[in-house]
This record gives sequence, C-alpha cells and structure tokens, in this order.
Amino acid sequence: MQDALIRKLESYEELTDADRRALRAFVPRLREVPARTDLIREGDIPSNMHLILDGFACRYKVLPDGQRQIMAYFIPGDFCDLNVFILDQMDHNIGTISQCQVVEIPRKSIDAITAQYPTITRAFWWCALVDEAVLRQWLVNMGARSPDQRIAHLFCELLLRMDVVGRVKDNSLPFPFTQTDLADSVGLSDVHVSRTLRKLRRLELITLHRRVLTILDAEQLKAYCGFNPNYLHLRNARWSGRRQMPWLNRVQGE
Amino acid sequence: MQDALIRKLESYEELTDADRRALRAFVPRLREVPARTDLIREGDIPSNMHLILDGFACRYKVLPDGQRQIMAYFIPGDFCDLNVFILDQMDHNIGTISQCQVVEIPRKSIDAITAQYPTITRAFWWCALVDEAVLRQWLVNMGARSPDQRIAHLFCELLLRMDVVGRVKDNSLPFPFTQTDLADSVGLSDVHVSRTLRKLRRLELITLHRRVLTILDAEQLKAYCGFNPNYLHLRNARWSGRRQMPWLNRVQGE
DNA sequence: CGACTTATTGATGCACTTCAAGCGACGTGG
DNA sequence: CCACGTCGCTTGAAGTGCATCAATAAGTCG
Repeated sequence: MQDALIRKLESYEELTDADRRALRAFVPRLREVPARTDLIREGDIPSNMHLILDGFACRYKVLPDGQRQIMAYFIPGDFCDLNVFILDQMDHNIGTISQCQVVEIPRKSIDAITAQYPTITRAFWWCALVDEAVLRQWLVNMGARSPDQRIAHLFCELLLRMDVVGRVKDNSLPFPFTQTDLADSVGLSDVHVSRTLRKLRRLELITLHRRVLTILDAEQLKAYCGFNPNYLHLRNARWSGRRQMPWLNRVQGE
Repeated sequence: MQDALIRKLESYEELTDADRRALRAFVPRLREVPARTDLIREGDIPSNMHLILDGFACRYKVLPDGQRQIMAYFIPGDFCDLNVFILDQMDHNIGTISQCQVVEIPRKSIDAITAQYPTITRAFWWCALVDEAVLRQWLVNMGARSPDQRIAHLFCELLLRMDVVGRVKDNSLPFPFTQTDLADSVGLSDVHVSRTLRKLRRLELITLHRRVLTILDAEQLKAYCGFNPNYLHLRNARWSGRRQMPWLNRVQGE
C-alpha cells in the first residue's frame, strides 16, 4: 500500500530490505479524506505529518481579497509537510483535491525511524529539497513562460512524478483538478486556461477528458515548453550533463 | 563580522555564548567577490557552501530563450545553499548583485559544527525552511498580486529581513538592484517596474534614489500590499495570532 | 570629459481579464 | 424516470493592463 512512497524514495536512494520493512511499519493511522477538505490550515500548530498514499492534494494560500494561490500539488507518495516540526506554525493551508488516503504520522515515529535508518533520513531530506526545487520551477514557470508553456510544463512534471510512483498507464493519468485549480496554480484566469487547453488539444499534444489526462506525445510536449527534468533530481535522470545556456554573468576568476 | 549571521539565527533560536563562539570560529576563507559575478552555476557539483557576510546576491535561472527569473535575494547573514550537500548537482545559479563578502564553508566544517551544537543545527534547518517559506511567498506574489503590490511586498520583506541583521538606518537600506533585476524577480517588464515605482513614489510610500531605498511609511506600505510577516517565522513576530480568512474548504470533521 | 549603463516617458498593439450567456454532465429529490 | 439545480467547461464580446519598441535623459565609471 505504501509502495508509492517506497518507489519514490528509491528513485533517490538505494534502499535495503530493512529500510523497506521499516517504512511499511508505519501505517498507524490510515484515513480516507473526502475531496476538497483541508488537512491543515494557516495558523495551526501541527502535531503530526501527512503522507498521501492515494489521491491528490495541494498546498495553497488565500489572500484577504479571496484570491487563492496554489503552490504545490501532492501526489501519492508525497509528504505534505516534512518540515512542519521545525517551524512553529503553518503559514499556509494543505487541502485535498480528490478523495485521498492519508496517513498521519506522529512526530515520534519520524524521530524514531530517522534515528535508526540513516538512508531513509537522507531520502526524507532529499524529498524536502526536491519539493523546494519544484517550487522554484513553479516560480520560473509563472515569471518567465507563456501561458501555454506553463500548462505544458506542469503536465510534463506531473507525468514524470506520477510515473515514478507507477501511476501512469498508456501515457494517461488521473487528473481531478478543475480548470480553476489550474488557473490558481499558474496565475491565469480560468477562462484563459480553457482556451490554452484547447490550443494544446489542437496541437495534438494532450487529451483531457473526464478527469483523465493523456499525453499524446511526451517528447513533443517537453520540447514545446523546454522541459528539463534535472530539478526533480531523480537518480536515473537522463539529462545529467550540463546544459549550454546564454549565461549573463561571469564566473569567479574568469 | 559575522554578526549578521548571529543576529539572524538569534531571531530564530536563543543562542549560548558557546554557540556564538563556534559560529565566529568559521571564517576560514573570506573572499571579496565583485558585483555581477556567479558563485555557482547550474550543473555544478558544489564542494562548499556560501555565506554572505556583506552585500547582496541572488538565486536565478536562465531559460533557453534568455529569459532570466530571479528566485531569491540573499542579504548579509544568508546561506546561499544550505541544502547543497544533499542533492547532487545545482539546478540553478547563484550570483552576486553588488560586491559581496562571501565565506566559503567546506562541508566538513558544517558537519563538525552540526555534530556538536544541536541548537545551531536547529537554527540552520530553520534558515532553510524560512527560505522555502519566502519562496512560497514570492510565488503568491507573482500569481495573485497586482504589480504595485508585488513591488511593495518585496520592499516590506526586504525591510524586515534587513532590519533583523541590523542593516536598516532611518528606514533606509542599501538597494543595489537595478529595475531590470526587480523586473526579473516579480515577472514584469523593466519599463513597467519603472512606472510602478513612480506610482509608489507619488503615493509617498517610498523613495528610491542612488541605490538607497527609503520606506517613508512602513505601516502604510504594509497595509497597501497586505503584508503579513508570519511566513518569516521570526521569534518575536507580532502577528502570531491566527488570521481570519474566507476559507474555501471544509476542515476534516466539520 | 566621453562611453556606457540605467532610468524615464510616450506611443502602439495585443494578450489577457472580466463579464455574460449557453451547454453538458452529474446528482438529488419528487 | 424526468425535472431541476449545481458545477465545470466553453465561447463570445468588450475593455484594459502590460509588453514592446523607441527615443531621450540621467546617472555612473573609466
């Protein structure tokens, strides 16, 4: 059941059988959470951590004027808030998109497992840092890419992340996000998201129907938005080489 | 000389004299780095960490088409890349804005100090998590705020962060960023940044002249952009209370 | 002082937002 | 089973906010 988590961690670090057993041991409180439900809210002082085993959730903020900004998508195998024990209180919300299977892990369990299994600890930190790298990529997305490239990039990322946890079949994946969710993720209006999706469909890059997203031509879609998966820091990434780019700055000593 | 770092850490955790001595001990390699110079580049496999003692630097990416996106500003007392030893290779660049005093800290020193001083370790992680929270706030900024609010919010953040490390005098702080830098940070054109600054000047909220930024009325500026410093997670923050907001979702169990 | 970078201002155009109406899918209750 | 309401998606029309281009002015550094 936690295979999503284990698969994800294995894309970062090589795990031993003991590691895997230890991970399987913590299913203490599995819960079904309905769609569109908050797991934690801004201001809360959290007492345990959430792990998504199935379904989709997101990290978001709401501004005083009602504007919502989604800052991350959580898919099976993702920790929502690894960091949560260090900082004092939540500065944002975490809520489900679809119905989810969520494990609540008390702080003690985390402390116990990290004390005993250094590889798992490393993999956990790796997760946290990859989450941050994804966040940076989202910022680049909004600041520097055109609307169609933004959406395309988001789809590329989701395809790859879902593939890592074995949730992609025939280039298709469940996609419970509404167009308004998408709009609040990439900083566009929902109307414009609709038009953008039409464009991507016209180009025969994707299909999105009845909450299933199909990537018709992954290579072309990646080329379309300049997708470079290096920021996901997967072990067996292809693009490990350094990219040539028109650097603006000198390097020290040049 | 590292007082910036110590002051910053003390805004998160209470440090002992021993902690402070340990921090002062690592000035191994202080370097003057000229303005507009990269410290690390995408693809590099870094061997040591950078700490800014004086000056300004930033984290950025450059897309194939030459578009630059700045993702973070570093001010005195900031670590540029605390995380760097865990992930394999850099997925972005770090470069100076102004001339900087930079300390390069070898991995070993970090390992040594964290092994011995748990409070410092905690404070280091705190730093990393606050950096991530700032990043989230930047995403909200770009996705959900108007251009003038974006700039105003950025200024509020900078004012507070600079104040923590004792770099604000008479509501003024050094501001070596060009308008193009600002534009690449908030996702606008440089022309529009210029017009936006004019507006903020007209409203008598700020003054920006000869690389010095003055906040004429901090409270009004905060109100103007809805600034809430909770995401900086400072110990003596005022707004520790929970905010009322028009939540969209139910909470579990409601 | 002269060369170069940075900032300002105006003019033009279009990409995106907003507003509004229609439509299909879905669920609920009569 | 159909009527109805809701929600999400689509499409059109209109307005505008921001980008782009371009030329001048101000500031900075050799």
